[in-house]
Amino acid sequence: MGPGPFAILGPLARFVTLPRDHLLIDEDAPAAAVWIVRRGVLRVQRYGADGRRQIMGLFLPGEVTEKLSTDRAGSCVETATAVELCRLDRRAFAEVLAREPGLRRALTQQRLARLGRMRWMIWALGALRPDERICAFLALATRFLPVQPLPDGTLALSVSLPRPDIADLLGTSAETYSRVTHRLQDAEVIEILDPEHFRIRSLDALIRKGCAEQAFWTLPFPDLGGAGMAFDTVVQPV
Amino acid sequence: MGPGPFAILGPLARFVTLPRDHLLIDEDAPAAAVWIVRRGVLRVQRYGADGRRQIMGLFLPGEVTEKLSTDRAGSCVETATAVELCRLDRRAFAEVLAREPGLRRALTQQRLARLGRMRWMIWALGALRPDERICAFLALATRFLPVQPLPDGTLALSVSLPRPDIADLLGTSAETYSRVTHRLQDAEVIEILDPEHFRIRSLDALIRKGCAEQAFWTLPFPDLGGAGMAFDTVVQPV
DNA sequence: CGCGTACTTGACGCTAGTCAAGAATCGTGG
DNA sequence: CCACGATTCTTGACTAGCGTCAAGTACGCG
Repeated sequence: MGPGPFAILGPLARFVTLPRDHLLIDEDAPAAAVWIVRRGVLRVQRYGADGRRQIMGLFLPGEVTEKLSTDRAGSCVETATAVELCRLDRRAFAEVLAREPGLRRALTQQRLARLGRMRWMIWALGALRPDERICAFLALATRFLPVQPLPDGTLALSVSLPRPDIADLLGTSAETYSRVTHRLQDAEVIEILDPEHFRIRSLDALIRKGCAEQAFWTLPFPDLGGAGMAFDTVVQPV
Repeated sequence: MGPGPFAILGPLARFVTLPRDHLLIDEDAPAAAVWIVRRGVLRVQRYGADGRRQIMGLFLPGEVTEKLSTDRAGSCVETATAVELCRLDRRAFAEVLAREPGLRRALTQQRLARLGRMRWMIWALGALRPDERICAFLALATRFLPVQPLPDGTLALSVSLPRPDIADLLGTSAETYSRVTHRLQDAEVIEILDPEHFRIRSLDALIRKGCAEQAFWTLPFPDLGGAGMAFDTVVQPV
């Protein structure tokens, strides 16, 4: 994250690392703690009436977990990747919040950002087909997941979310995600370095296919303070 | 409509009857007139980027045409059935509106109702499959289209909208609508008296299949003041 | 009585989900 | 250091749903 508005929480914070698929905030518990994401991704999920899991949104690095009032009951927050978090007592957080107008402002900003993304998801779910949603997701991912410019000018994108999570986020299946990415590779739009890493050969094509012109430029995402950090071990040797 | 809040407009009103598929309010003209629906149905439509028509909502008997600010540009209002309307000069309407708080209240009520229905449509379009949407539509239609109780206790429903309009409203095709209604007849949920008239044998089954429990009871529709009037010529002889 | 319109029905193809069987990768223990 | 198992991703086969096209059928109107 670098020194952002949350740096002031330093003395109060307790740092934690957790593996993925770890339950953070339960369905209906009022959540005794507040978590700040430093690294990795959290997912907000619930199970639909048909037993199918829906991922309703993500918490990205720099963001603070919060139950929005728009989240219907029955949703919980889990880690979607290995994460590095910062735990704050709910009460302590509320106190700092009351003292620091800058923090309150930043938090409001975040809420707005999450609502914006949620609105886009709802639209995309209704208006786009699965393959288009996947294209849009990859395009937008360059704005909120770690990227690294490659020597040839193209972009390396690190999608560390597991397949089933991406599928449930986009309302499709892991198989379809796999098929579509490989089809995109055949069309020379992307290149699959390994299951989690793609070289984006034509961001434009992704944006076009995903009808994401608008969204790409206007959707609010947290700053990628430590952009590229996920590449330390993986893409460097390329 | 019977004597509702709009009766006071009597002296200003000019009554008109129009055939169906008649353009009432053009895409971007500021609309010099306001129309009150007395009988029949108007449709708000626009053409999507792919050339496919979408019907975004209906104006039902008792309602006043208005461009909601949420209607994106490019939408127009046409008659979906033969209609009986009441035309009012925009200016005259505005003046009466300013004088009559009751009218303003009624209008606000209507806007709320239309927004509610639109929200439901958006949800249904995203969450339900075509056949489920058709079931929900038939169930809800008993709340806003002419119905008549039959001697045996079941309900006769008059759906005077043409097939393509229903299809474009529900985001499906006329063929699918036809197939689904006939399938419902085989399942003894409804009985098709003629293409526009159905006997509802199990409203419950329709509501269940359309996941419309909630919507059926809470969605706001205008009062069916003249319920049954469309049956004068058709169902009476049964 | 014939024509036009609206609805129905059948045939066909595409999309995408599900199931199941491979392939690749990683971590663990011998 | 290698082998084994567990996990994750990929791939193929199959199927349901639904849209489209086209050919029928019914009905009303001149």
